[in-house]
Amino acid sequence: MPIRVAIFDDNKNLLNSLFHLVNGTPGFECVGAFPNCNELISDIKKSNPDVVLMDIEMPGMSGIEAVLVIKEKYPSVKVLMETIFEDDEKVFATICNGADGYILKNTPPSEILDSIKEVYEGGAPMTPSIASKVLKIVRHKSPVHHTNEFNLSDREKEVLNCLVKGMSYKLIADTCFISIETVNGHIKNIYKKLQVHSKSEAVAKAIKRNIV
Amino acid sequence: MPIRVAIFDDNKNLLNSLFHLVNGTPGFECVGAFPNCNELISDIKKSNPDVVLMDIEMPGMSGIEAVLVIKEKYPSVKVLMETIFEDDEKVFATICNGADGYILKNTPPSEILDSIKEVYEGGAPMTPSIASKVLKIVRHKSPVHHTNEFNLSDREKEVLNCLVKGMSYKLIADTCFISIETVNGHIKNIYKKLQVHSKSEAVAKAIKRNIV
DNA sequence: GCGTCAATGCCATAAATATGGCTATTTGTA
DNA sequence: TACAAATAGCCATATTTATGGCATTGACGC
Repeated sequence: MPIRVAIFDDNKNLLNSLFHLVNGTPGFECVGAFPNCNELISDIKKSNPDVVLMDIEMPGMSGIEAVLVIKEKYPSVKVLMETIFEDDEKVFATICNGADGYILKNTPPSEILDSIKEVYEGGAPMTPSIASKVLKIVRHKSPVHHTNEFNLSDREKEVLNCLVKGMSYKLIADTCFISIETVNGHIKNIYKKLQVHSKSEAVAKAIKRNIV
Repeated sequence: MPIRVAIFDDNKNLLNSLFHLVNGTPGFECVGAFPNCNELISDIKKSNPDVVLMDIEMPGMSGIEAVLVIKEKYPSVKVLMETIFEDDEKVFATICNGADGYILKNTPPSEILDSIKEVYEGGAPMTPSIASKVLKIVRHKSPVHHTNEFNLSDREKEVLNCLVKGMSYKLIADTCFISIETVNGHIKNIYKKLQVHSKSEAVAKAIKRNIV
């Protein structure tokens, strides 16, 4: 059974080329070619695609919004984004909205077909430069775990975790089954090790340094 | 000029195969093949590679730690990870530590060479299943910003941000050029809106709900 | 066996925080 | 214009925290 592909692109020429590329290749079938997302949901419903090839830059509803709408209504439909720009923020927003793959428009036809196939099979095809950006985003969003850069003992880590949850001394004491004075003692040591002087500073540092 | 590749893998057979694969291909040169990371830095220094092909699972220093060490000392060296497992946490940790690419061990030889080339050229080659995981991680790590689910005023958001940084009332007052009493007033309102009763609770909630 | 350290606990006190109540100015809007 | 909301401010007080010092117990290493 061929892979059912729906294409959204406001460039009529490109839309046409893609239509013929997909339809002219065994194993692929273009079930819809649309110049905008004005009738997005009904277009998807009628054409019933496995994969949507979506241009990011479109008048009216952009591809970024469109992918969100599609994924909300039809989460099993794979969405492969196509763009001419590789703007960090756009890449990020698009991925968060649920795009399954991300290729540049200058990608050669054979690789476009490969990408459609890959996304259909559960992969996440990305142009190399996009893939690099994505890794950069991952790193940026979540710094390294220096789990023990401050040499906290197990109990201290446990108490620190309680602090991060916003708990008071008394609540921590009850949770850990120790006296409030002991909690106080542990917190003294935590403060010394983290070089801070208040709960909220400790919480802030714990989160920033990913100790939690 | 060929791409200089150093290989780290505790499986001697595989290490040997990779060595011959790389060395036997025009455009590539294997400048080092090491069975562990015990002499990591000096190995890198001596062999001076463009790309390091690093096995994740190794006795002693694991590939996950190794990539961190390499990237700290030699940030321009590209590191391509090789693994048999595709464990979410490992993938994530490895990328955070600075890996530039991530392929599975069952990748065919020609694609390994392609990946080395791609990583050398600044791309981020990933096995399809890994790429999917990475997108999932991006989505998971960056939930939607509910910036105003609590209806905080601008000033309140500003003060809340100060709290998240671990600042005391006095410091906030100085930073925002208002009196300590006013800070106190804003914090009262923040607590009411967030439904909390302490700084650390507010900080915890602000971070959890992505208000910051 | 001795020293170190994590974990537990108590006391005391100064400082910071939480909470209520109350006032005033400005700004945008019904 | 009148009202709501944001901003800024003061006073008072009960709680909570931060910090010091000090003691006991059990593990672990030497």
